[in-house]
Amino acid sequence: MTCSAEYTLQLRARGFRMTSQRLAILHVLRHEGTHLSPGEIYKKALMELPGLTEPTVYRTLEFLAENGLARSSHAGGGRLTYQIAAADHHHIVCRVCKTEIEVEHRLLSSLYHALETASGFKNIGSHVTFFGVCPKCQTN
Amino acid sequence: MTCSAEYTLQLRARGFRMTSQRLAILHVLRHEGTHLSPGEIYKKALMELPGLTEPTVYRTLEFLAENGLARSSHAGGGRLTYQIAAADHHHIVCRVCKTEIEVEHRLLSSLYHALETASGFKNIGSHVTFFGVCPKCQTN
DNA sequence: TGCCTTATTGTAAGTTTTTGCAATAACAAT
DNA sequence: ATTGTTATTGCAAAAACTTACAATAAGGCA
Ligand SMILES: [Mn+2]
Ligand SMILES: [Mn+2]
Ligand SMILES: [Zn+2]
Ligand SMILES: [Zn+2]
Repeated sequence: MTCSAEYTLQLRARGFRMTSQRLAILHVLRHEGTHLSPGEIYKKALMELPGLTEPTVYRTLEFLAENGLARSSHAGGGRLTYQIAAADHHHIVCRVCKTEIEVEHRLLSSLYHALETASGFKNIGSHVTFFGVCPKCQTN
Repeated sequence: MTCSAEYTLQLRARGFRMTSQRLAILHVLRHEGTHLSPGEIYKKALMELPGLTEPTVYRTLEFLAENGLARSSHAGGGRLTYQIAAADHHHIVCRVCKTEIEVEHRLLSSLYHALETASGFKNIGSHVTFFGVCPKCQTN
């Protein structure tokens, strides 16, 4: 089964519909892999699907994130970016030089458990961005 | 010494200037205590300082956050909110009902240590927003 | 006090993101 | 295949946020 058929079934199971707009955006996210801004996603998806509009891109990205097919992050500054949902991970961004690294969720999972125990919340999600000072900028 | 004089000295020490705009915004943040959007802050500060403009509010909030006098967060949805800098803390927001609780930084200090050891980054900052499902929504 | 440097602000315009609503199209049922 | 229901989209406008640059004013110094 193709991966787009997978996505379609996942949405149908929740009572949602697959559309050409959602497929085009998912295709862009899968193809790029990295975090992308809504504007970048719009430009790329527009080439696959002429007539696609910006409000649809914004709504679709939020929808995909809510339904676990995409992840959103505030990596850079205040602006949201999106990427396809894959292995659980987090980010650390250097406050000085803006370098960004990924951290596997596995490294923090026991501490997430502690957080869940202490707070009573369950199913606390990954893909958090932390800010710190990178090794290179510590020496300068 | 008044707290505004404290703020003034903190800025001067870094080569920055205290202005009526910064004082008005700091006063609003101190008075409210909670997270506020730039628009809310603008409306309140405008009453204290007629003539204040929105671009100044956005720039000032970013400036105050960079210099440790305010904290920014993405608590709600995609939008940034700000609050006065005080005790280190984090937030957990319920994905279902949007209820938000505060978590003392102390609870996460071992997570932060693990993160600093694993990544090599130092001085990783607090005030992170986690998303999960609150106790009440777990039962429903 | 009065001047000088330059950090900071206001203005005006641009860009990004959101919203309400009518038109469209997915897909379940016939 | 045709139809009906309604989730989803496009459109148009509004709201939120950013930018470039000239005007202003904070605060160091004579
Ligand atoms: Mn990521
Ligand atoms: Mn907070
Ligand atoms: Zn760095
Ligand atoms: Zn809840």
